[in-house]
Amino acid sequence: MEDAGLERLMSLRGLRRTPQRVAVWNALAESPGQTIRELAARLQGSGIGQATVYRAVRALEDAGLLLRYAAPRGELRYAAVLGHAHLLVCEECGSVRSLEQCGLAAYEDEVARTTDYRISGHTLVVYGVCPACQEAL
Amino acid sequence: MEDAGLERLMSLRGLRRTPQRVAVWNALAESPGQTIRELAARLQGSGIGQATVYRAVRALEDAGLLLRYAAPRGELRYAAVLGHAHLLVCEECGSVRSLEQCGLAAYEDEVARTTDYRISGHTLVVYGVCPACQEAL
DNA sequence: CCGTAGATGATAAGATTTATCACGTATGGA
DNA sequence: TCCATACGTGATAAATCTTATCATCTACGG
Repeated sequence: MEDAGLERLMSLRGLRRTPQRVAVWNALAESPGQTIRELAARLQGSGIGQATVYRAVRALEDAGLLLRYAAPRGELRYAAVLGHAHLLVCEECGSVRSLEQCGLAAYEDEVARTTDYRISGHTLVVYGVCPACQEAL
Repeated sequence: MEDAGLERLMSLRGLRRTPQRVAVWNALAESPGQTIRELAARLQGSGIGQATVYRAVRALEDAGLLLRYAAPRGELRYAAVLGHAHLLVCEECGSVRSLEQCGLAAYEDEVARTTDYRISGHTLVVYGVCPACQEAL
């Protein structure tokens, strides 16, 4: 697993590498696109308290190790990432995968030029229908 | 105001143009980047019930007339839009403006080609520091 | 191997969101 | 224009979700 990268990034950001935080990240790496309460329910079986899940998600997200996005039905969902990434969400089955490629540097430059903002980053979520769901339709 | 466009789009999507929904949209057009409870508090003075605010936001968003995005601190915030737009959020003062230009068609094509997803849309939020806050720093 | 700052678990407290239901009204057709 | 009705609203209760508290535990640097 890429735990090596995770561990390095956690210490880089000053986060203690606790079993609970690793479990939260792993759960979101295996099943991206969960809500916090789904995560909490799933991890309670491992003896992890729900308050800890909330805190771990907050900490990991602040460290840039989780991506949060606004899903349909007004939900906040999360996915594990190791660096900058975009999300590709299937509107039919709800599955999520991350896109490593990021072609937005030029766009950011253009925005910076036209708005005089100092750009620090962005979040992109692309919606569509995955191949499997296209077949099923 | 662009209520003409709003009214047209509401009927196009099968939404009744009630004063409450118009008030919600107008409040988010005047002050983009509010949470639902901020909206509800603000509109309660106009005699609009909080349940109605929740319902109106949901309806307007489903109709594509509001943009929802995941703000720092785990909050869901909203901004009024009339068509497709991106958001530019200032991380210092929290102000939000919309970007009309969208240079992501080529990127969507590339994602569609490499993933075999049928792409239907995207949400982009750009973070940075606005000119006023840059001065203040 | 120790000391300590920081993390966890359990539960209580607080806040947010939804459900319910009687009443009101926007909208299409006569 | 006026009516009928399907849809929306307001008030409040109920359900959910999130955070705070505090005693205990532990990851990590020395």
